[in-house]
Amino acid sequence: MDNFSIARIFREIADLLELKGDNPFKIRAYRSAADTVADCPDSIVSLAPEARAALPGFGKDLGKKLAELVETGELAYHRQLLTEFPPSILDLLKLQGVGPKTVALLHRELNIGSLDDLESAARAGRLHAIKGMGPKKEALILQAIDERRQAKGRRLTAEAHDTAAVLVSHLRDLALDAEILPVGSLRRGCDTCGDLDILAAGADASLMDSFVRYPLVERVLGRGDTKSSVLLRGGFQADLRVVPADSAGAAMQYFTGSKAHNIALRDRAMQRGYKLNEYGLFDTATGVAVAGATEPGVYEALGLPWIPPELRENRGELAAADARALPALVELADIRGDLHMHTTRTDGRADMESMARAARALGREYIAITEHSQSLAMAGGLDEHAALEHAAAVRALNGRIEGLTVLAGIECDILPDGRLDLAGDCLAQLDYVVASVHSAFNQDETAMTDRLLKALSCRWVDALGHPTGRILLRREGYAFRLEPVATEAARLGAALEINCQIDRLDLNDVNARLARERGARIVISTDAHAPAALGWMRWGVTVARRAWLRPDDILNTMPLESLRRSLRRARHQA
DNA sequence: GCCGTTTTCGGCCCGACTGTTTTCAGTCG
Repeated sequence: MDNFSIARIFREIADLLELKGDNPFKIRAYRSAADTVADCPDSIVSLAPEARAALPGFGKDLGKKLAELVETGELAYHRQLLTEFPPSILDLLKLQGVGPKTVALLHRELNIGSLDDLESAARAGRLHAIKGMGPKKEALILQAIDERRQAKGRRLTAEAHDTAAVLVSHLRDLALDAEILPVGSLRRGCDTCGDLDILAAGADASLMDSFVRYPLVERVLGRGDTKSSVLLRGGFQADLRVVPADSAGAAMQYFTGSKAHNIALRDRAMQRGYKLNEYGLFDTATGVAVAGATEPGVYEALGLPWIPPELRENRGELAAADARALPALVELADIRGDLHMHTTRTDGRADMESMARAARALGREYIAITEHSQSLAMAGGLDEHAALEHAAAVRALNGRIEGLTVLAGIECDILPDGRLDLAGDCLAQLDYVVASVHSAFNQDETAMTDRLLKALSCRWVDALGHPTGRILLRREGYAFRLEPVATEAARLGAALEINCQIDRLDLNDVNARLARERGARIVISTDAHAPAALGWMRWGVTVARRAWLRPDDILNTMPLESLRRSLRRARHQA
């Protein structure tokens, strides 16, 4: 049973308990358990029982339930709750403006148990017969069903970033003295965003009018003096919060989240006799503001250094900050090279020289051109002969672009049995080899783990490309155990990639952190197929920061000569 | 249901907006 399925069951229990109106803190315990499982980089099933029992947020009861799930693949408590409601009722909770109380009411009064039930009842005008429901609510529910049906939801962060940038710049033009910035999951650098949170500190209330009249607004979900929500064209929700200028720091902290980080921080405030909200940090006894104008000021008043937004997930950052042990995170400016990209020789859209010049313009000191290998026929992958020709062509480019060294590389397929797609004596003649899985994704966990371990055992492999194979919002990664793969990569001196393609970001934050903890080096690579995509390096760096990585953890922060020595050394060790 | 340098019991984050209310419950973040 995979972590995702275990987490889903805990989430469903939380939803069902909410419908029953159960204790909110019990519900929170199940939600937090689900998050812990989903974020756990190791397969829960493979953990020793003691390690499972030590997971944060798992006490006696949840520990027993987790053990039952691991041992039997089922949970009696979950099954029993599902007898009280039809499973399809959980879909109703995802509707905008519909929460557990409403769903429970609809089920009790009208026996509504699915989206279809709800829609026909609303269309027949049966909803506003219930006490507490009026015609407006009925209309809103119909609208929410309609929007839900159009499958709208999370966006890639890189896309959300672009949407936010235009909106923020529009608002800044209208409120020149205000501090306006995106907060929420976008500021934390999560890989996808459910909505856009924008903060305006010190802005006039009239900014709200401009916000709800923004040309790309499709529907206004709510409008107040300090908070408004709109649905942008295309179905993406944006929220604007306005606070006084002297609350700017507290509001930035509050609205950046994450929720778990904020709850933990607030707990710390409470223990010290303070109350923390979006307007400031206040002495509980006197009500006097202690901090709030700046974000570092809020953390400082709580006895902490400022914590970078990427770390605010309640994954140990508060303890590390308290111990003055936060890592000095890698920055985009630390990146010297880009070791994974394609050109028109295979499936890229620009030639070698265009890619090289674009990389140089971004400040890169070295790049590797890593074309596909033969088994990726669709992309025009190279066989041994073509790979050597490619290497010669790449090296001929050196000296033509001031300040840039071009390495001859290959992205070599890992065949289903773990062998590499090109012969060893060919790979040996290239400067850099990234090995990737592009086929047979459906192998079971053991087979895929063995496959990756076998690929690593080839002494010419310098890195594993997009190690989990996930595509954001489209497919989960293939099943395999990262822990032994990372441990073996560390032993052999091979790197694991953070692939910067905006719908991959693979490894993700949790996995990259685990890989580093197991001693593996990380390489951040764009896998660019066009010059513009070389700029996606920033998204990979964001993932690395969320993984707590420092410049020394990253292969391509090294100067070229150190990199060469490091690769060579890695090969001699193998 | 979890958790403990106040605690093995009694806490557990907090405020804004909407609709149907005549003082507030539900939802959201």
